[in-house]
Amino acid sequence: MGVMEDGTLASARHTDVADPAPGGRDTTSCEIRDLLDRLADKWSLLVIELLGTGTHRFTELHREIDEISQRMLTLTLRHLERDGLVTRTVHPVVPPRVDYTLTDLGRSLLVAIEGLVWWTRAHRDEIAAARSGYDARRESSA
Amino acid sequence: MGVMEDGTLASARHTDVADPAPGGRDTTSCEIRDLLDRLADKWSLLVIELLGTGTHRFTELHREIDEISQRMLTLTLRHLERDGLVTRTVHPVVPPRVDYTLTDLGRSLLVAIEGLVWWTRAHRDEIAAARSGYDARRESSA
DNA sequence: CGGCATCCTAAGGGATACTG
DNA sequence: CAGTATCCCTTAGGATGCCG
Repeated sequence: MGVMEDGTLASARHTDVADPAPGGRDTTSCEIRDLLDRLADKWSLLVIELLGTGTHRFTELHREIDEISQRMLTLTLRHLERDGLVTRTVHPVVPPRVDYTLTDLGRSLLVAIEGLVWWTRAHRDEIAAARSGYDARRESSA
Repeated sequence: MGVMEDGTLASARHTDVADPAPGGRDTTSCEIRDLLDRLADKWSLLVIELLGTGTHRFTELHREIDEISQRMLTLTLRHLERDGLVTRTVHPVVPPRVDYTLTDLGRSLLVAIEGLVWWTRAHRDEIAAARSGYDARRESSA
């Protein structure tokens, strides 16, 4: 979100001046919205996680994710670059070589993300169980 | 994303048996995908965060988010319920009263999420700066 | 190699109306 | 009150082709 199809970048489409009722809770909502708008797309976290390993060039990332389309990889990287999470370095050689690295900011985010990854890993089974339980209950009342 | 329009629930549409090259990294990718598929939609995190405060009934949640449509709130709650993150309690009274609460699993997730919220809060300014910097650079080369 | 630009579809999600 | 059902539009994002 933020990167437009035409290549321009939306600065602030959904009014940043929201929060008509300034209460602690509303502020948090706003922060979460920001967060989601930044990372809740299909690929950002994946790319960040990969770059956590170190510098990668475009094609490497593309190979390592490979379900991603070239277009979306580009878009995602631009997005992350804009937010100051990754650095894009173009080497003036032929054939061109472009490296992507996490910035300090990006690395700090990675730490927070790892928490969630850890959680997922730890509770994967519980979730699977909850799901099949739910589905079973639904099916029986069909 | 899991919840279909017709009310049924997709059990496993994007093949869960992926990971053709079993390496530590691919597994992580898979976990992140799971994670994203679960809460990277527009509202889940927001609802979880709200329920972190305690039990809420449907209308309360609707009022507190209020940009959300009734439809999406329902869908989101069903989704979270299915994953075992929230409990839905129907009180047999008229007018009906339905309470939503975080399960233990949900609360444990909340902790992980808070880490991200904290990160967002802490780095909000840096991101804003990075953005305007990026946009400015773009504009100057127009 | 590392991209844009274009086209096009499928999914997400809002608005509205109806119901127990 | 707490939903469901329907309609419809907007967006994400895949496929493909061209370019420095």
